[in-house]
Amino acid sequence: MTQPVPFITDPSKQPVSIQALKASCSACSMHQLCLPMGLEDADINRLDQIIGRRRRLEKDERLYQMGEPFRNLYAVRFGHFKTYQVNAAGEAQITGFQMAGELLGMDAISGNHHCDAVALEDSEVCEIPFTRLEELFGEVPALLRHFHRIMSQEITREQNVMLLLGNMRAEQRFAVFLVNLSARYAARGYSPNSFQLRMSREDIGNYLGLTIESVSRLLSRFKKQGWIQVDKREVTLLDPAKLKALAAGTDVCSPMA
Amino acid sequence: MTQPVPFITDPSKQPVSIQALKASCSACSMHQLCLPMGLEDADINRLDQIIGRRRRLEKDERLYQMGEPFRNLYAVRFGHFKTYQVNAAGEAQITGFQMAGELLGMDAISGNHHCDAVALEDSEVCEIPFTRLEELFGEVPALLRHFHRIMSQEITREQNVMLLLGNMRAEQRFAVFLVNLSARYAARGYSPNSFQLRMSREDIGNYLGLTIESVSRLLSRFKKQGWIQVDKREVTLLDPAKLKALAAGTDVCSPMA
DNA sequence: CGGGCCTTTGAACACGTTCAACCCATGTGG
DNA sequence: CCACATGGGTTGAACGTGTTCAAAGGCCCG
Repeated sequence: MTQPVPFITDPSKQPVSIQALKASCSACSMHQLCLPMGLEDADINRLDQIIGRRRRLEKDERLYQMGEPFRNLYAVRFGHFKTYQVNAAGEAQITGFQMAGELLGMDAISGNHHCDAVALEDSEVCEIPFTRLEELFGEVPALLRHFHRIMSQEITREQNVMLLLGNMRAEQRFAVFLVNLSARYAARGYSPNSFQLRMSREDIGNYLGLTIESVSRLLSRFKKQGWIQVDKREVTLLDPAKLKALAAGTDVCSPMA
Repeated sequence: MTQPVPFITDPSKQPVSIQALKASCSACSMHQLCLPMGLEDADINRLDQIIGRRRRLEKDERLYQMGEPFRNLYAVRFGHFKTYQVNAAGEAQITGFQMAGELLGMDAISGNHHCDAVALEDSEVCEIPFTRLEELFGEVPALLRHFHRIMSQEITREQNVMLLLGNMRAEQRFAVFLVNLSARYAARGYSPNSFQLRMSREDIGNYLGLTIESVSRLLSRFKKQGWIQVDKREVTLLDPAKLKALAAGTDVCSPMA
């Protein structure tokens, strides 16, 4: 199983000190994917100065909650999160799963949080005080530009989920889900074809607009077709090309039967 | 019928000149909702300096297209737009309907456009060159802060659509749709209970993840229940409270029958 | 070994779709 | 002026995908 590599301080540049207890972007394995992406070393250091404490969360612990005032963005260091929205009637919708290097809390900049974020496993985040980040925007234009790209990409990601929920049949939704996870693990240097589902069947179903039973049936059927291998939460993609074709909708979508 | 009021130049402050041919935020009836919201007069003027030409589009004309390089954001002056995404298989999903004072193109900041924007009727937008806007961010922090709020709200809006598409039955989706339009027209000074649907039944259905037939049946049923009045695209909400309850999910959702 | 939770599987059901016909307003050409 | 075509919308009936309800299986942890 591929666990995200733990944070390692580089002792040559970061002698044991107060600073070492905080996050260090330059030493973080995710800095090529995360907020500091593309920044010069000097600017990364300035970003390091404002990063708040790291915060550990255990499985099922909540990072923030709907209605809470907005103070920080969070960058996932390791572990996985889910974010979900709840409406007046108590119906919940998972709006995304976040992994290392991804940013949490962008929906809250308007004032307070509009969804909950919960750790799917023992995880760690970097706290990024937003007012200090705003100050830094004025001094490091590259950072601001990249921040805008990240928010923009989040908008696009959500539009893709809308496409999934509005237009795709169960089989295609599930293929999209698997292919998307695969690509994100690949971008982090993990195997694209073998990974662990960090979320429960219920979470998957909720995210995809399906019931837990449907998810279970889809897993069984994909397995029977020889497209994947499943053992509990461990998944192996046996026919990634087929799955990509299903996800793209270029391959026909057979009924659930 | 309530048509958005056309733009009126204040001749005392804006003598006929080159400047008058461009958009003027301070004179625009939407400036309390749009990008300049909350800015001081002096800062609004600075924003005015960078706004590009106004651009008129007729019904069904396209403002931008997937894949095009990103140059401008667009603020709707009057009229209505739809944005939609198309995937590899040609399936389309309308991701939103935009009206006066709303911003278009935020999904494109990452590099190029990820969806198409099309006018639903004769409309006009202000072109906002993004590189110039970025320059202004450094000088007008309030503008930057408000821009972040707008992007954040867009993320939240989309999360609400995900909730709608993932968890709600047809009746509730449709109630949410009507109540949402109602609120947005109210915020613009129009009647909250009587307005014209600027989009076709097909567009509504696509947006809500339903077929055109289902939309038609929902309209008929809501009419029969006495909740609304419908004549072609003209809609009147007769029982807004009931519709809000349906939308919130606090009221039960009867089957389509 | 027992209890609880998550998952799987089966069977009946229902919501919304699909297919089809029809309506109605508008526009066009003979 | 009427005949006809066109596109958007409505309505009906049959169908099917995914849900709901129910029961059983498997795993973890006490």
